[in-house]
Amino acid sequence: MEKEQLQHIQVKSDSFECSVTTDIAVFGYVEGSFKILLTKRTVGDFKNRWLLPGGAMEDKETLEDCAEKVLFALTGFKDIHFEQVRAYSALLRHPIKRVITICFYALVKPENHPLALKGDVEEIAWFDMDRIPENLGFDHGQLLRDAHTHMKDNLKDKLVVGELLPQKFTLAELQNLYETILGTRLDKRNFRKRILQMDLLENTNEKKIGVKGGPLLYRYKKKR
Amino acid sequence: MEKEQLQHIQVKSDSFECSVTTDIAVFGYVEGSFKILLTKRTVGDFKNRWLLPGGAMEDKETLEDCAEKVLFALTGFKDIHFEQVRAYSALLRHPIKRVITICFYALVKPENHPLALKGDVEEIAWFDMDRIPENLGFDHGQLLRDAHTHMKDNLKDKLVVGELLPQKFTLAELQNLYETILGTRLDKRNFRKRILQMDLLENTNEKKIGVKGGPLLYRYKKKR
DNA sequence: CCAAAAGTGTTACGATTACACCCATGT
DNA sequence: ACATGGGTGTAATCGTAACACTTTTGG
Repeated sequence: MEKEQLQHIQVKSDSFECSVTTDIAVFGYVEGSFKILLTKRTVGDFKNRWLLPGGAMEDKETLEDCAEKVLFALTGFKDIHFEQVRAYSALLRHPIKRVITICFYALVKPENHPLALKGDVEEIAWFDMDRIPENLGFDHGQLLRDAHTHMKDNLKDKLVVGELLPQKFTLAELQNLYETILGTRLDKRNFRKRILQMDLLENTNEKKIGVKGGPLLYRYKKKR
Repeated sequence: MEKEQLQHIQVKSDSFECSVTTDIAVFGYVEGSFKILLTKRTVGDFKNRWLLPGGAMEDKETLEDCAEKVLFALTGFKDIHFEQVRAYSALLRHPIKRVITICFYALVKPENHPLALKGDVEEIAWFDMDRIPENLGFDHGQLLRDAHTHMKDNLKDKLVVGELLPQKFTLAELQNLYETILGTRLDKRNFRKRILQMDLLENTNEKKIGVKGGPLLYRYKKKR
């Protein structure tokens, strides 16, 4: 008689409850090289493997809140822009218990965030994107690959650069960032045309001092 | 002293556990019109609102398993192709308890799947995509919009058409499907060029009978 | 005043769009 | 036989990519 539990079980209270975590691919952009933040921790099955930073979602927080919390704990930085990548739920992705994770990515400037060992973190370090350690713990190798392609796509057609640049920046700085992240060389004139056509930046009419040529500074337009 | 619970709480067992559901935007393609499957159920806060079909994830199943299970329960169809859209975790998205949901979409042919009322489903029906009821329950209006744009993107550059076509189909049938889903009219010659260039289809050298002109049948190439 | 970086326009190319007729088959 | 839908190529257009010199500023 109680065979009717197939739809809309959302409302039932006897349903299975599951640990939920977020894992974050924190990409770092350092003048010409592109990095990923990894940690090793002191406990658990993947003690000796590098991992994406991650943490459990708690009672009164959204996944985004959780990602923020984790990232703040590690880097001390707030108000970072996150993008959701996707959810992972393979049964054995965690060796001990059932855990699903939602992967996010963020873009930061490492120089702004001295790393500190906190909590059960034993080591934390930036790795060059083309020298990523093999065999990340859990399924984090997969998460990282997915986050990376997702991030590149977003960059190309949505100009999502997170907090990688100061509020006012030159087009050359922006182009540099693109080239580093995409790993390609771009034509200066075509790049400027393309970016300015998107109509997302505005000229501040200020010049950046201390650099030859006196480049103009741009900023993001206020959103309407 | 126990302040160090910020990272890698995945391994802790005292962490918060959360109800997890999947909701599925099941899009239906019926010769020239494009539909979405919605249900009303007999219980709960959103008794009188239309909802995407959804259900709770259980102990020994992945999110994908769960989506399959739910869809099977509703339509009796198996081996449908799913695509993940994203996760939703707003604190008050469910009025009674904390529930996060992962949204998927699927593409089916309604004609293959007579609808039946099962479980706590009171009504189930296909709605024309341009006559969607207002005020879906929970945040399902949002999920549906997101799933729809996601699905159109996938269609355009990945040729993801799920199980909407028979194994062997004519290019006209495929074009028809595109036009219905994207809501635009396409040029026959350009369409054929574009599709065949993708190099995902192969000619079976059979002709479809019963239709004038004797169109060739195509099928998906074996994946390499 | 010299070196370094900023800034700017035009042409060439490839990709996409528009467009019309003949052929095969079912009735 | 005729009506319906299948199948095919070319020219025009648009967006993207290639390319080099002058101007500004710091040292």
